[in-house]
Amino acid sequence: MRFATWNVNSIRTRIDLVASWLDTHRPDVLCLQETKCRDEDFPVEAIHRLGYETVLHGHDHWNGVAIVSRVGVEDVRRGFTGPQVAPFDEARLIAARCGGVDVYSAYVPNGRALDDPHYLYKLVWLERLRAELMLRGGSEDETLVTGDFNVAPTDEDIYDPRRWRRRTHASAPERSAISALLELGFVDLGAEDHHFTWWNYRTAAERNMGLRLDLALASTPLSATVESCVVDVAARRVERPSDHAPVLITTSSE
DNA sequence: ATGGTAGCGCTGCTA
Repeated sequence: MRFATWNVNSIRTRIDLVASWLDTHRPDVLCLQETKCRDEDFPVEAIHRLGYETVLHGHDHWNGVAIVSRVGVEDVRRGFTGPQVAPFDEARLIAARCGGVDVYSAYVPNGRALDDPHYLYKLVWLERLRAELMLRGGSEDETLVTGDFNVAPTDEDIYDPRRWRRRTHASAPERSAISALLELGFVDLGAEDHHFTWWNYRTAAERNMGLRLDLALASTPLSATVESCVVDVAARRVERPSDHAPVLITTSSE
């Protein structure tokens, strides 16, 4: 099977790009983040025409996540289990069973700055994700947790670590939160290659000033079947690209 | 230390 994750930075702006990318690569499942639209405004037709189903979790024009699948979508969960209390009711998490694999599409809060309340929100959000995965017992199942984690797990995941020392995405507590997810029994599939997945629009992306923020965490049983995990940088060599590149995961299972 | 771009929806917020 093939899975993908992509922060598209507005699905309405990027729908033609996403549809042609789906048509070219034909993954079984594509997880989307930052769709930035209400569910009724999501351009599902172009995706359905290609033989995919969509399950959406959007709210206004912020955040927004989705799962696109051609191997079925069952047991759909939107947000965290339990009461939807602000700000944890933001549209940042959707999960579903696709072709026998439990798939999560996550958009972790940015954090903004180390002294911003949003940074604490980010840490607590990651802890809630850990609780969600732990209570679900997903690590013993075939589970894939993908998305934009807004954390560069190591200094090797940053073009210039010194520059990011006092910023979010690279702080020790954020990295600990990612480690805590892995300790549940997940493997960070991009951890060996450290290929970047995000480039700031405001700086020279052509000089590869990027970060690895989009992760694919595979449960131990699923990770045993993984053949490759690659970043498709070609998807950014278009007019008006997303600031993120899609990540493609291939497993040996049918 | 700062500024640079993009998207949304309407003027500033978020990233």
